[in-house]
Amino acid sequence: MPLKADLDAIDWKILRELQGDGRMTNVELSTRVGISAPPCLRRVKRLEEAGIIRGYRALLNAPALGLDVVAFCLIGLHHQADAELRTFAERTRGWPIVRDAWMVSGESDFLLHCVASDLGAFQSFVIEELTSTPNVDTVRTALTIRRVKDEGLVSFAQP
Amino acid sequence: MPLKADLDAIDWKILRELQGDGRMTNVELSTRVGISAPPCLRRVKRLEEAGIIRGYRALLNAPALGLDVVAFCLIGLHHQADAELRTFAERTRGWPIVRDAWMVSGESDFLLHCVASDLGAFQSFVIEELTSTPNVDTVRTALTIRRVKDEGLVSFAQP
DNA sequence: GGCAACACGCAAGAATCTTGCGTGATTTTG
DNA sequence: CAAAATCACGCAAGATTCTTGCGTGTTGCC
Repeated sequence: MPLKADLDAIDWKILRELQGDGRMTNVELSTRVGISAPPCLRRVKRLEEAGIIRGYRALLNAPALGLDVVAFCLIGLHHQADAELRTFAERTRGWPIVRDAWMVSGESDFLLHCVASDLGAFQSFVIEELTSTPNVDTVRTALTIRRVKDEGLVSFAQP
Repeated sequence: MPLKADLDAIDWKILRELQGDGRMTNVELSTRVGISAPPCLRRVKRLEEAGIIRGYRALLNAPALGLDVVAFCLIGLHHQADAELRTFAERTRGWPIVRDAWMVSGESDFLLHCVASDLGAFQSFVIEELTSTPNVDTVRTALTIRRVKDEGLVSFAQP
């Protein structure tokens, strides 16, 4: 199971390319990184098995699917004991509107990335679900106007 | 160019499956959605050409790559005229630490999703880059403790 | 009732994936 | 220092998948 230290320049190129286009064929990938197809495929599989590549995902166009509202919610809880943090985290998994959620430190305890069909749906989620959840203290929302940058998760100033 | 209204149940299944595993072979996908491979591939291509599938991306394991800090920054500007918003948006694209950025409404003007190798790198980004950028008024940061939910962008209570 | 439009499934050729194997380079070991 | 071991590469071939063209059945609309 290779770690960061075991990755060479070709591995980094593979990661960069697959982050840019996760459905690229292996032959295309192999020519881009400068080796032949078989060792390239072996490297990709090793990266997958090591958990460095966590998976692949299609990126969907939310507005085209009738999902016009993307928003972030910052949640502060009254009590931050471990059990209560876990309880709230579990609850986020049951809300389909919440796509990603993070436990954070700072002024808030959780940050929720939400997608809804329209403003009404988002507002009723905030009022009927979020603020009425036990132990929820503060809810601050930030409606997104537009996405300004959209790279992958990981940057590559690395070797 | 099909819109939401033109999608049937099979299209929604395709989107769900590819959001779960963007590198699935077309024959696997076709059996999962219950049609044969050729029409399935035609549907996927139509979804891509319509812009409903925006692309595919490998998901990487940031900690395994030596990127231990994931954080969000909420930025408030002094002046929010269109030109100034564009200027700041452009600037986010030049910062490798910033992976996604959104223009938002609410208490802040921008929300930045950042990934850094360690706390020091993130702190010097905040101090030397962010707060010293002209027109930046407030910077609130939220360091992530752990990811609590990680679905794709789009939910599927849809048909 | 007939016609056009559409999507499906089959089939075949092209491309890709996948595995085994031999070679050469680097590292480890005696 | 030399021999052996390890490793990753590239080639080649069989299996799988992709991709296209075509015929058929269904649906909707004259």
